[in-house]
Amino acid sequence: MDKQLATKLFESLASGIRLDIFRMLVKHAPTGLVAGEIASKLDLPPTNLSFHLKAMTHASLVIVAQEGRYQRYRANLSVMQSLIDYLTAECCTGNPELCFDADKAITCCDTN
Amino acid sequence: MDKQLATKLFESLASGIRLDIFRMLVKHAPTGLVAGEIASKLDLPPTNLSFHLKAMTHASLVIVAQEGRYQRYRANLSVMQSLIDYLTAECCTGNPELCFDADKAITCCDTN
DNA sequence: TTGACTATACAACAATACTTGAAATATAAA
DNA sequence: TTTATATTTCAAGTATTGTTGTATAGTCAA
Repeated sequence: MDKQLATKLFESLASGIRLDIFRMLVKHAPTGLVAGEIASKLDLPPTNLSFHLKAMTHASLVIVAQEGRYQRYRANLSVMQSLIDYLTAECCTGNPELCFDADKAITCCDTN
Repeated sequence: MDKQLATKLFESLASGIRLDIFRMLVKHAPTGLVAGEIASKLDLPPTNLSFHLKAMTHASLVIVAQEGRYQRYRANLSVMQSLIDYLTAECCTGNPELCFDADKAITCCDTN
């Protein structure tokens, strides 16, 4: 997880709509949902949904697969896990006692 | 941690500059840094830094305290911990097997 | 092949965020 | 009290992001 990817992921999560989309996809993991299902559940115009899904896909926050004429979207849980790890590492730098388990090995880099 | 706060925090982290500021403050926890130190370390015009610090403060990502004519900024590690918990809970919904292993080693960041 | 359906691409516009210099505020030092 | 320092506020402009309707490209079903 480098800074550039982290920034892109935070951008992806920094919108109420996109956060709703992601949470809905997590809730429906590992099946995912097709675009139309998301649009109707969130009551969004399809072009607007498509705009947000494109951004999320480009950030690798979600994964898309074609199914006939449908596009099925799934939450990318592993990249989310990496983001949590990144955030934990950042949060813990120099302050391990404030973070998760004290016995967890944390060896962080210098952040420049 | 409600959705609104989470969104605000993600917004705060969704900029290279603000992420740099936050990581620098984490690195200097619990002492923190005064605004001028941050500005010179990141080579930012003071007005621009002030803009970002204000946003981060408003999102409760950082905490500010006056010290004479200086403003000392500190990372709000507890809200960051709450955000990590929120993200973990969201990520894990229905998929606990994909999330934290108790004995997982944390692999740390690349610079940038 | 035709017609219906799903979703995206494009274009125009609206809204929001970012950057900067000048001015203001507040504290400290001389 | 006067001057210097630290930081923020304000105003203006630039840049980016978000929203919407229309048009387009695929896919399916008859």
